[in-house]
Amino acid sequence: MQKDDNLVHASDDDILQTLRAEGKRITPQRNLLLDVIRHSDGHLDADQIHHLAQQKDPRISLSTVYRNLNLLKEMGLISRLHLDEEHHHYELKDAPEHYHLVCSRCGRVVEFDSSLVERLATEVSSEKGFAIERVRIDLTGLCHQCRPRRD
Amino acid sequence: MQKDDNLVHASDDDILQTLRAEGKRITPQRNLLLDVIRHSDGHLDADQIHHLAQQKDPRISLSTVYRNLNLLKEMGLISRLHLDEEHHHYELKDAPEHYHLVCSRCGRVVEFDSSLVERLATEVSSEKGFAIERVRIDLTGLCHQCRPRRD
DNA sequence: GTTTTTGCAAAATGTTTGCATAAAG
DNA sequence: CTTTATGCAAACATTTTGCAAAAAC
Repeated sequence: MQKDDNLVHASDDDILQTLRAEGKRITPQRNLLLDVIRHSDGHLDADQIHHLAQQKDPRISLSTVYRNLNLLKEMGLISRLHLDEEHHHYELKDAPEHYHLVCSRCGRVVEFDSSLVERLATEVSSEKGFAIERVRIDLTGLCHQCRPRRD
Repeated sequence: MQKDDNLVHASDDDILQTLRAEGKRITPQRNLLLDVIRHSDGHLDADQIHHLAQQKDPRISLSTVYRNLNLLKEMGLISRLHLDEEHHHYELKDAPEHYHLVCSRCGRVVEFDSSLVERLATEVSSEKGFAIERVRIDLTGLCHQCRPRRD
């Protein structure tokens, strides 16, 4: 029910605009990487992105992947996540506000949101005197299919 | 108002018990590391722990630090955190339920809790069919002192 | 043409491991 | 004595960087 097209991500065009505005160049590699990130289910790590990109351009290097992931992150267009593994995962930003629910058995990642989050941020903000900029919530548990069922 | 002694951490003795129970040995290095972790304000990374430990035992090695941090983590006595930096931070587990508020300017880490968290977990759990095991919440923002003040 | 970006190889981090020696039980 | 733990150095995994060549503008 929620297809890529419904998401409020910056469109590739928006992103290209932003790149241009900052004096950055539009290279085939950048286009390709944007394409890969956009058409993934999100939460890819650098190596996966590299592999997927290589299917279209076998010559693209891992450094180019990293450099561009960092660039996009600096520009605020993607975010870098730590989901309790050794490496990072990346996803397009400006997706609908959401947080992560990770299955500790199969690794499946589900996104969620709730109005309680905003209330929490407000509460903590006033209680601790912080001006909150970002909220990260990762819940870990067993998903429906991995839950032990008692027969 | 909240001193170390109030925290409901497993005591060092408890931990030593647990070690023994698993056939692990009580070495001076382990005692020292527990001491360092206990008397820190939490959230130390492996390198900081190593440095602090070296003040008492200059010969302790970084591998020993890592090996024991992993051991304590396996035994469920400490937890390993990613606070959006390249390395990990460690803290004693079974501390009062809490989450992290990190200042994006000075790096200060403040802990908080709120009843809203439990409500959130319950809500998401029933909505997505997950049996939630762990909740991680990291809020980032500007702390009181780093907030820009308009004069 | 000028400046940015790429690919490659090398370096830098953070963490883990093999092995001989030392220490715990 | 037997087994586990340590220190050291080497290996690993992930990410970053220097540099010359290639591509974007």
